[in-house]
Amino acid sequence: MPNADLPKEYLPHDVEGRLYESWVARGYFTVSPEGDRPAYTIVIPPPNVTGSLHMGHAFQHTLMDALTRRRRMQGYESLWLPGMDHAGIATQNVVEATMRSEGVTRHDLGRETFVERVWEWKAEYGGKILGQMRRLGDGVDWTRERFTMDDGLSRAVRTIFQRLYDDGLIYRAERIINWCPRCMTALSDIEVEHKEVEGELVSIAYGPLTVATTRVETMLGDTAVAVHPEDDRYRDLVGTTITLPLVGREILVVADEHVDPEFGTGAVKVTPAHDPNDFAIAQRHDLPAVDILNTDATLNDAVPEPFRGMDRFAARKAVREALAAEGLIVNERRPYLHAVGHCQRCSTVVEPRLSLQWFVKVEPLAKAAGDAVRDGRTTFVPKMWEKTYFEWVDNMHDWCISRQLWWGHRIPVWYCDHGHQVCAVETPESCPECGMTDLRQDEDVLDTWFSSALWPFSTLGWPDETADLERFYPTDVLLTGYDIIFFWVARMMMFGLYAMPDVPFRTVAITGLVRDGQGRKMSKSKGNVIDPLDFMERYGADALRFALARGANPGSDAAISDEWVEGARNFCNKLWNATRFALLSGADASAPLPPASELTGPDRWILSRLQRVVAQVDEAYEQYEFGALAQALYHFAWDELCDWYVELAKIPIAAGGAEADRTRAVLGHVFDALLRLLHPLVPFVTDALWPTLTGNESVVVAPWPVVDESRHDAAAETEVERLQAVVTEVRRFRAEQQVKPSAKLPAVVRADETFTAAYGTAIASLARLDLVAEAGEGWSTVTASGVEVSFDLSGAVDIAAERARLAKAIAAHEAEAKKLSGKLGNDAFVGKAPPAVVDETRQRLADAEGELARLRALLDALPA
RNA sequence: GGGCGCGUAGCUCAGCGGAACGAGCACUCGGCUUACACCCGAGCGGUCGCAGGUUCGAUCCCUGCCGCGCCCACCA
Repeated sequence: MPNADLPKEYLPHDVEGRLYESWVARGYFTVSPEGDRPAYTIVIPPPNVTGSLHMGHAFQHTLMDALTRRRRMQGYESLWLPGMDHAGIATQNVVEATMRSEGVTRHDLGRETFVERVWEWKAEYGGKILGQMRRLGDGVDWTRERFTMDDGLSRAVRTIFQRLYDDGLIYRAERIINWCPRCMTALSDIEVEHKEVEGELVSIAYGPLTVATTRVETMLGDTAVAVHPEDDRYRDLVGTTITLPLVGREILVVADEHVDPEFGTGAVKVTPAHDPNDFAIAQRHDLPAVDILNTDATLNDAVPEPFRGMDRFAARKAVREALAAEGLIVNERRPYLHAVGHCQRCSTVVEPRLSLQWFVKVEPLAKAAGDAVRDGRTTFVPKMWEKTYFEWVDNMHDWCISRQLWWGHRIPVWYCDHGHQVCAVETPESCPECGMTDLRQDEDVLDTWFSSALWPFSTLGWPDETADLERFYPTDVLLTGYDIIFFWVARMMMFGLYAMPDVPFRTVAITGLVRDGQGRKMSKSKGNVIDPLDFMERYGADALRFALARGANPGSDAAISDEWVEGARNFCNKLWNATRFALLSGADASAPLPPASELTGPDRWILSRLQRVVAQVDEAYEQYEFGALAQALYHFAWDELCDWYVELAKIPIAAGGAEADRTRAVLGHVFDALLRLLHPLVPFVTDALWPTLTGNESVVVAPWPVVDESRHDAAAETEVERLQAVVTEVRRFRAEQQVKPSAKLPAVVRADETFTAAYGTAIASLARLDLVAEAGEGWSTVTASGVEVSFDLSGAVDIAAERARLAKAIAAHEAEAKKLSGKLGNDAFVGKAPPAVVDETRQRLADAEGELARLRALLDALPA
């Protein structure tokens, strides 16, 4: 017999840690490539080593955990693979910052020592989030934990690099790239955030021409002025030179299609080393490029005194003043709102800068990545996000992958003194071209996202042909935020399709952001960031998980607040106590479920409802409608099971006998199923209860409920709905008449005989009535769904209140009837609407009229 | 400059061509009913942003406004 000795309150802290460790110890989350169960795979979006659990993680982890737990229960070999990302710039910045407080820079240490320091740092502080994941209950396979800088994953990085290199899809070139003068590295386009900034558009006289710019200092690097070839105003000037102010350099006037003659003066200054368009113009016209910046964005020796060595912003001012002094500023101060690029990691204004970097030639890869979604090999949920994905994949520029950092995967290319370069997976002994042994490896490391792009297969052992890879690739779902579609999703698609025979994942489930209770984005500056650990501390992990799941609508943002988590906590407690009641009542989950013919209406009703919920939940899981499935379960558990069935079940159980046993079996069955259905969302409470209820080891490995069609019972559902309607009606009447809730009123229930026989007692019990043989003189009557209940208020009725109640009800029904008859009087409606809709409308009108007649009679019968 | 999304009860959000079934929270009233006061019962609360159009019928489709939010962007 189950042990029913449970505390009155669910105490999360007493069970969570213990349960989690037991799950891991029993190996529930550890998968095997052997066996013939179907595989289900999700790889975790690897959090940064520097990171700690925030609400977004808690949110996504809850959903991924629910998905994998459900599949596990369904009999899949369900793998949720955990791991972390080395997060190049982010981590290097963090470690450098800690060193700065000791007054040490990375250059003081040298490359090798610095990298060692980062590893040490990682060992000590990194991966805090992994411990927090245990707290949340994440059912990940810890035996398969990965890190992007692991030996295996690093080899995967070098391997794909080499393949791309050999295929001509990776190249090294001088291009305009985004340079962060603080991080002192190149950045890819998407690592640059554009922000609207108030600048000044300065117009400068260049001899006979006027040009404009917001970055005045760049004029020091100008090597031409461009005009449109068809522009008659300047036709004569093309091919001539003008003298660059302040610098004295003679610069050419060129004609180029890129120039819009309608815009501004129609003349553009050309700074090939600091503007991508200008660089393109320079290439077309074979113009020189003059780089005017040092790596820290001070001006270099290519510029004349006094600007040499100045910071770019100081120079901006100084150059403007110098030009003004020569009377070359054409316009008055003109404020100009424009988008300026900032470093995603440190918010420093980035500079476009000509630089020798490594690039991925993106076009063929992006094409394949787009096609895989276009032809449905991978689908997005919700579909809407595919547009965003296409927009990017179809308009992508080559990807700058080299970073002037020390923390990361070093570019697997070596150079010899003869100018040869060799790309290899393992460090080469000598130059294959000249045999020289003194090779130098490229100094740069790869963009962090380069290794992340391999994650779905590098974590499974690629480039080796491992059993895991065979079994678990392609992964089933990638669940991630929309903020990361470009950085990660698209690139995994590109590399996955390049390196593997199939897409990296079949479904991309896009989640929204987690916002605060007012729907505001959480941010440190607003001070509204809520720590998930704080919620877990106060309400338990399940409460947080359930609250998050309940707010999760595909692709849209979710709000979280104390109220939500508190509500979810209450739900967990409700579950606890309801199960406790079931146990106290002797619910028997192992007893065979009696055939429907032996069961009472309420028993058949709850079993029928259960089938519907199972179906609803399954459907919602397929659509990633977590909010809907959480809601369905909440409603079933609380509003149907607890508020009605449990109350109804008390009657036969109190009576005892064979019927009591049958009800106990139903009670056991329903709670067993409910706990299993809820387990993926709230793993702790359910596993704290389920073994006690069923005598089995753990709900983690319990089978997922399946719909039993034979338990659908429309008749029982209709009957119980009638019961609910009439009970509610009586309760409402009692409340309006201010009858004491504890008072048991003598009453008579009238309906068709089978219904009264089956439900009379139950109605009386739930509505607190005392059934008597016959109604007395002057008793009040309420009706709902064709069930009449008359009861004796012994003169306690407030006639005025009753009159008001009836008048109100009559008015409501009159309005309803009028509306419906108007609709039915409309030939167009009757003629064109589907017959079922018309019939339904007729029926509603008939009902309303019947009820109206009854109410009027009651009103007339009232004493004056 | 392009693209996307949102505006439904006091709040956060469901619903998206046939009665606004709306949900949670909040609020009001009444209750220690032997699982639970982290509870039970009853109730209040919405011209579904505005204006047109399509339709027998629109919160739901179309158009245009207004107000928010997000993403992308090499027009000086």
